[in-house]
Amino acid sequence: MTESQEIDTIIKALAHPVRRQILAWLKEPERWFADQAHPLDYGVCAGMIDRQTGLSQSTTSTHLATLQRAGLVTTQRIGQWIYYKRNEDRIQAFLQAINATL
Amino acid sequence: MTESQEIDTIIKALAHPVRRQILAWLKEPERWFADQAHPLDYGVCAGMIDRQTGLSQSTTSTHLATLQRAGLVTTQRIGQWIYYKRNEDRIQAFLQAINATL
DNA sequence: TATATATTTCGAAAAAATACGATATACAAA
DNA sequence: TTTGTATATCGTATTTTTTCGAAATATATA
Repeated sequence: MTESQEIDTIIKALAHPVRRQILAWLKEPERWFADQAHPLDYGVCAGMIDRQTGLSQSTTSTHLATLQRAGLVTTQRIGQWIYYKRNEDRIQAFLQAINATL
Repeated sequence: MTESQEIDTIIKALAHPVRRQILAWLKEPERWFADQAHPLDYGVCAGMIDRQTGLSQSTTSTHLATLQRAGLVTTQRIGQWIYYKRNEDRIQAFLQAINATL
């Protein structure tokens, strides 16, 4: 994927309020997901995010997949759970790119 | 419109390659629209942009309207022409906002 | 092994965005 | 006033995105 295609994928991923909201929540997991039964160091598990969005489980999963395809989040499976984290490096790289090109 | 709605409108406007391309062209009007019959200080007139995109006149006009609604470009009518310019202040403000929130 | 939980993937419906040609509007010039 | 040029808007078809419930997959536990 060329850089301009990557930017396209990222901007499209950001072009939905729910996905931006998820990224914002993941900036402060302890604030938004304090009741998670597992350590927040792992990330936030998909089910917690479902409940926060209020959308159906499958819809939220689709949004998470979009964020992941764009590289904006990383995942880690532990047992039956899949933990999501922001990919700060990638987010910073995107911000640099858009600052430079826009 | 709240700030977060404005960001939403702007990101959606940026979420199409043709619209980002138009903004890029407008950064260097003398390079991309050197053959415009009118002074480039006015901006670039819609017809020149049509020709550059290769899309139909009406489709390009719709893209320009989207950019304008987002505040990313300003327009100025002179006679029968409508000239488009980047709105640098607004673009910078958006970059600041997204750097701070993303 | 059977059952339960967490998550993704599938199939389909609904909503939003894109694109086009045709028409309308605005202005200029004959 | 008529004609021509530039641009926006309308009506509509197509494509893409969003959303959901149901089914599939993966793991854990009884």
